[in-house]
Amino acid sequence: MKKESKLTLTGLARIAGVSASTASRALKDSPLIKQETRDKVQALAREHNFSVNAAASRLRTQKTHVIAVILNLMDDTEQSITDPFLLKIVGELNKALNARGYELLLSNSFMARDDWTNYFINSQRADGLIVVGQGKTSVKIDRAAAASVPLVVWGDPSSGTLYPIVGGNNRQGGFLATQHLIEKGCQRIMFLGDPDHAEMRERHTGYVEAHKVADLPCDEALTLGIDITSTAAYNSINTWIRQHGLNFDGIVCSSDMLALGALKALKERYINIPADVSIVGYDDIPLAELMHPSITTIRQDTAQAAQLMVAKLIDQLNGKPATSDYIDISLVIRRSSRL
Amino acid sequence: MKKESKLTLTGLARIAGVSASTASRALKDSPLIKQETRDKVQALAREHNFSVNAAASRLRTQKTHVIAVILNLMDDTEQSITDPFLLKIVGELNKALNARGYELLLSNSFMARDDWTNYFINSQRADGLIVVGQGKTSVKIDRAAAASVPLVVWGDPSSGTLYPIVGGNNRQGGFLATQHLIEKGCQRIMFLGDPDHAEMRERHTGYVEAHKVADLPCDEALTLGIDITSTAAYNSINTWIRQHGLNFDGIVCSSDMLALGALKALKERYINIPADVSIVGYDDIPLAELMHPSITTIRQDTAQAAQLMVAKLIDQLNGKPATSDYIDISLVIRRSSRL
DNA sequence: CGGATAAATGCAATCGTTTGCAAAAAGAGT
DNA sequence: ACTCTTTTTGCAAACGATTGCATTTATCCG
Repeated sequence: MKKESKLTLTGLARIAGVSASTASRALKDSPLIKQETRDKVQALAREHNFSVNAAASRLRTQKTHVIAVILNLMDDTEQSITDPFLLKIVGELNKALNARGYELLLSNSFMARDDWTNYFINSQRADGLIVVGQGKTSVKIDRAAAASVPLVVWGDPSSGTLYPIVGGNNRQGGFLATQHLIEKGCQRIMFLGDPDHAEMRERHTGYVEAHKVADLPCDEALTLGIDITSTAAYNSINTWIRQHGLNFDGIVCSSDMLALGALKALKERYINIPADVSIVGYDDIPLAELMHPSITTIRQDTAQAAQLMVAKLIDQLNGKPATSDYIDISLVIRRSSRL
Repeated sequence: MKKESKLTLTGLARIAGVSASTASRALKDSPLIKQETRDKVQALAREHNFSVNAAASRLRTQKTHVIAVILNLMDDTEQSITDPFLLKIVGELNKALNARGYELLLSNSFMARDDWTNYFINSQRADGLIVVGQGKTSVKIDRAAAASVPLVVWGDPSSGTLYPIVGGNNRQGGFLATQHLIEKGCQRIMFLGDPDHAEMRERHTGYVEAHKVADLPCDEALTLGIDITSTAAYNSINTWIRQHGLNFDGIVCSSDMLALGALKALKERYINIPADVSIVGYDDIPLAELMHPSITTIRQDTAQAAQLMVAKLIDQLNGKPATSDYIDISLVIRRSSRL
């Protein structure tokens, strides 16, 4: 049994007794080829473990069937790689892409420093981009969009942009979360989040609106602009209480990770949740349910999100335009806001 | 400003006034080319946003500079995609790969159903594989290794295999965790984990050994073979207590996720941790510290792991053999085991 | 200054598939 | 049997970068 150098399409064609072109067409079930021939070639391909050379195919067809997924985080910190929610989205994207015959090239925007168009598209590394997170600045995304790169972003769909954004209705989410706390009787509700992020900003707007609707004064000071990490939340709650005492009775967190940090800070001080302070998170990561108490949160349907993003991207690859869209969100009430 | 179809190497060469071959060499700083020419070509490349066509380059060089990372989970459930630890590893792998000029193709073993060699290597989609998780059966890995595919696995290095495995010393980890609890005075220590997984099995062996060393009887019944999900842990603790009452005073969990589930079950029953029951987890995911009480755990250095795996893989790509290796682990003592 | 060596560049083949178009084979109709 | 279609197949030219080898240009030295 000698080492067969590597089976190429031409080789397969030879052992099938047909030409390379016929073999190529047979493999993709082209109606140009007689059924019998197709079967024969495909059988031989399976038998000899043949599979098309992707590099050659891509070169010839000018399509890669690869989508680059970019985790668009703070450029410096790698905060988000620890956020289960974003990772969940990546996982779902992988599934959704594979289901449609695409592969996922994972990128953390280190290789492709700033010129995504160049690095991914011009170089024919990928056919399109999915950017997870709008980031604080959208300049990179804008540049890519300006170069008319097929592109979809996870973020806040209400931002008016050149490119389609998929995300929950963050304003509504913030509203629901806050309204829920108000209905539970909270009077002074804190907001934790980073106003530099479009999504968080919208959630905050919803938070303010809920106060307005309920005719409840909304103390500006209770809005804490912090990084979206659990440690930031933990620290800022601690600092706040040290400085002002416990002068709030509810917290709207713009992510579950923040809720976890806040929860820890409160529990360490033996503040009862939800009796003294009620908490609402955002995202519904698996941990939310596992905490003690379990955390009330705004669920975002990540599977739906991924499918939608992929669909919109493929539309663009086919020349159809795509628009921003909302995915479903819902309030999941758990122990952290219910006695 | 007319739409320039797409800048190719030949095009760049033309505007630089050199031949394609010279341009090619100039771009990769070949000493064959005069410094002056190199500079000129590189400058023009930057200026015109040129980047080499990866498909063509791969076809010609027979190298992709892509590594496929396969999350090797239970084929049916998608349990692991929710495990922060594995995702952390993927994130670190991405960094480590990029740092060495490789890209990461993420795969959940849906596309490449069973024939990895074929799908990734023969098709020239990737140069090598990194498999995260040994899974319950190693048949797929074995097959790939048998086909001498460059390959590294995250798992238990003590398994004698054809391919290099990187991982912590799980037996030692299990030992340390158990020893710690014994030193704290625990008498009846439960073990939570899935014996079908090589890693977990080793941890369990360490757990047994620690008992032996301390001359403490080790009740077989206290070993609960369960799926490594937090819900499984939660449920099995609940069931156990319902059936046997609280007849244990410590738990060694073979992952932090299990610890979270166990913790929740215990707290719901107002069992004091660590006074009544001490808990040790495994992995040191970020949440471990955030819990209340924070969770004592065995830390595995994921960054080191990723670098090691990548290094071993690249060695193989260069024809050098690579062997299994341990990464550092350490016991991180937190509240869940300390009064 | 001429010939020899060294440095710099260019030629042309190659990687493996795909696809428009031409050619061959098979069927149809008279 | 002999055109005329229709099916099937094969030819050959791309796709764009890389690289061994040949060729040109510059440098050196007696």
